[in-house]
Amino acid sequence: MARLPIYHRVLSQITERGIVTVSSEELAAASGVSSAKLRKDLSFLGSYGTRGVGYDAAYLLYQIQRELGLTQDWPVVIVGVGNLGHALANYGGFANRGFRVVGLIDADPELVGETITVGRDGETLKIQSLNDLEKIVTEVDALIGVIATPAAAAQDVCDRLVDCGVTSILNFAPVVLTTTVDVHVRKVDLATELQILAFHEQRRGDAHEVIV
Amino acid sequence: MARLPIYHRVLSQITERGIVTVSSEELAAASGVSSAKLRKDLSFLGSYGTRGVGYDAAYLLYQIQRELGLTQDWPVVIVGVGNLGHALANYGGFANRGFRVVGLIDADPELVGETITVGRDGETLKIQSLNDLEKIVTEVDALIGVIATPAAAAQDVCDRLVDCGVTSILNFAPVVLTTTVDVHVRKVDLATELQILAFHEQRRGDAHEVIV
DNA sequence: CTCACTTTGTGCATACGTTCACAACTACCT
DNA sequence: AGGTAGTTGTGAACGTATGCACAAAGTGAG
Repeated sequence: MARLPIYHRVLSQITERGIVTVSSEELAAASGVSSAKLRKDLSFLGSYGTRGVGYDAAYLLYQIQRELGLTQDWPVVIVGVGNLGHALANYGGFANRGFRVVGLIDADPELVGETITVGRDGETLKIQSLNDLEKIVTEVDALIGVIATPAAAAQDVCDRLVDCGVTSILNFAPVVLTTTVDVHVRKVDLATELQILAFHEQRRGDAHEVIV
Repeated sequence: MARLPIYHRVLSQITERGIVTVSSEELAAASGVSSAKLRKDLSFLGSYGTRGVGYDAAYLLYQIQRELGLTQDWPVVIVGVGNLGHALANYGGFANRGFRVVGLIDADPELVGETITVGRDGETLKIQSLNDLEKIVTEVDALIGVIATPAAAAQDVCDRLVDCGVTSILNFAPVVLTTTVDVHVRKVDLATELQILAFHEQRRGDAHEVIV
């Protein structure tokens, strides 16, 4: 389920606050879902709650971590270190969730060689050339690739990543990538998200006009 | 429907290439959906196709634009001009889809006053202080707000935006925002997206182990 | 005009996700 | 022990989205 990561984050915050037991009602409220939905989601993992009491927060958190594969480390390669790639590399939320940025790749010779601090604890990484993509990916044995390039370059980068054994791709470029079915592609399009908001905003406006 | 923006982008590219008629099969392939799904989606807007021929690309594009509210200009305010906010402000995909970034707000006094180029055609905008949020938002009459602040500040910013009349919010901070029901909140969590990929990646690994 | 071919629009069946409601179980008080 | 309050896990009902298959409608050739 796509909601597990949300529960995971909420549970992390809860356990940090020292809370040991949590009910489905509380967890659901903090996650922005209904309690029935949450219970059904969790029952999918197994019966980790106690009736009449609730869930042991720490135990549940561990189970979700295990299910999400957060108990292991996922090396991630980011291709395209423009504004967005920069933001991703610098994003602190990755490290404590099992992701490690191990490669920054860009086509611009001006950028190659530049040192970027990745994560929050001052680790650094040098931007490497697009020409060496194959060498880098196979070397660090990355299975997950992030594409933050311009639209025109995305498909080519995708193909090359897949050739090197990458099986999961997070795509920020505004194109539909085509790959073999066994590669998992997830797309995040910032303009699309805004358009969906504008869509609802407009319908809201229409409704008002009808009333007036 | 949440797929309309995808069709919109694909159609834009198609019309730019000078193609005048397009079949549901072709459009569906380029959008990454099945043709039946696409036809059902489009029939929701009305009957804009011709049987035996296909769809008039330009006309269909216009209809989708109208439905999405892209025929008008949406002023957008971005709060939090860190790495991500920077990337968003600089993102070229907004302007030609009806969005105009009209306000950049940050709490850091070091950043306030800095000039940022927003969009691709060299337009610039000065970062303004978080203290003036209310003044800025009401002045530009923004209905859409983007939150790219640290998690701790997000809820406060959200409340203040809503107080100023913002009714749609795109949230990049890793928190579940609580607002009144009439405010439309959309969340994009970069780490969540990666976790979903890792989840599938892990299940893939499990399956292999079972086979082996 | 007729026939063969193409492509949309849609009724129907199916699958999926969500919500409801309640039995099963625990804890605690008397 | 017995009763009451609280909470999970889940079967059943519901609504929505998806996929299938075909009638309806257009095109063009002979």
